[in-house]
Amino acid sequence: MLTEKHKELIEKIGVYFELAMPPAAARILALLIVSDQDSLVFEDIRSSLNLSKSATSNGINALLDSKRIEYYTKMGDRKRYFKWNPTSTINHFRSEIEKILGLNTLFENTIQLKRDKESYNTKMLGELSDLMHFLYQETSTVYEQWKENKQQKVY
Amino acid sequence: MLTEKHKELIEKIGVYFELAMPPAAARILALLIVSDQDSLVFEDIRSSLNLSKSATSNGINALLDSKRIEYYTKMGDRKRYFKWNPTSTINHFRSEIEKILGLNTLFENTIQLKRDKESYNTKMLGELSDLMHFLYQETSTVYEQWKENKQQKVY
DNA sequence: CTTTTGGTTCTGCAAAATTAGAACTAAAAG
DNA sequence: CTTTTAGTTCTAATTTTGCAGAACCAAAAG
Repeated sequence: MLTEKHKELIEKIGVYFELAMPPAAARILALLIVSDQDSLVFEDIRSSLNLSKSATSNGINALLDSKRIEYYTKMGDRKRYFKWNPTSTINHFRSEIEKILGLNTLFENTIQLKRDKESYNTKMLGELSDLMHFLYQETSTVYEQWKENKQQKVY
Repeated sequence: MLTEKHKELIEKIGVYFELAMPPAAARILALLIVSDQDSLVFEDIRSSLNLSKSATSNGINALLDSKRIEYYTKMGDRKRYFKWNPTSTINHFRSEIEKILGLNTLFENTIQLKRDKESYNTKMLGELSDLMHFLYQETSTVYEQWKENKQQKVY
């Protein structure tokens, strides 16, 4: 059962996730993060969020595909127990940054195509591309740095 | 006039921008980035992209509002000369990272609400929140670091 | 072999987003 | 003062999304 506070948080977190996925999937993910139970089955999710079976099924499968949730099973029980995959959220940040590199390639192609290599726009494209590479370098090691940092604090 | 290569790049870059804005606006921004002319007027944009006047007007104004493009004028000429604002793209990255902080606040609220503070999910939420703060710290200075780095290279 | 459980898949609909087209407007030109 | 230019705004059509409901299916239970 969800308290009002839980529901409120699910909606607010859901709104964030809606930037990258449909509303129903966003709510499902938020529910699995906020819930006090460590895992929920199909029907728990459906009834908690008042969704149809199809919306629940499609939402769950999209989240499974993108690895943002996972499930385990119990012997002699056909149900799947869904849970949030916190590691995927970390990886998600990384893949967001990888997207930047894709755009960067297109920017570099654009520079190639520019007639006037000395124009303000062309130069700025070059600088941006440079900055984006720098950002990528810096952030690609953030996770490792953070893990080290943490170890130092603990021990 | 746009060559086939230009058109291809506009479409590809447009697809990236479509993640965050409507198709017409995305194409307009891509056009202003790719174009060999340093600025374009309303009618240039409209005809290059085969857009209606309303789509052109709405797209341009949305981009102006979000500061992703700007315009200048010429004396005795009522037309506006639109150009890409490269700095806004840099700021855009920064505001993306700021969004993370908003989500983080909600994650911290979630931890408060958790019945079992020692559960895997609760602990992972704490770690994620910690990591996101760390990421924010690191990236908030990336631009300054990069500028310094660049200066060292040049002089 | 019939029923129940735990889903998936297939329409179809409703809402939201996006665009085109036409009417409109304000400033400048003729 | 009529026309042209450089757009804006309104309305309506079109497309895209997302969801519900119902039909469907396979495995297990009765």
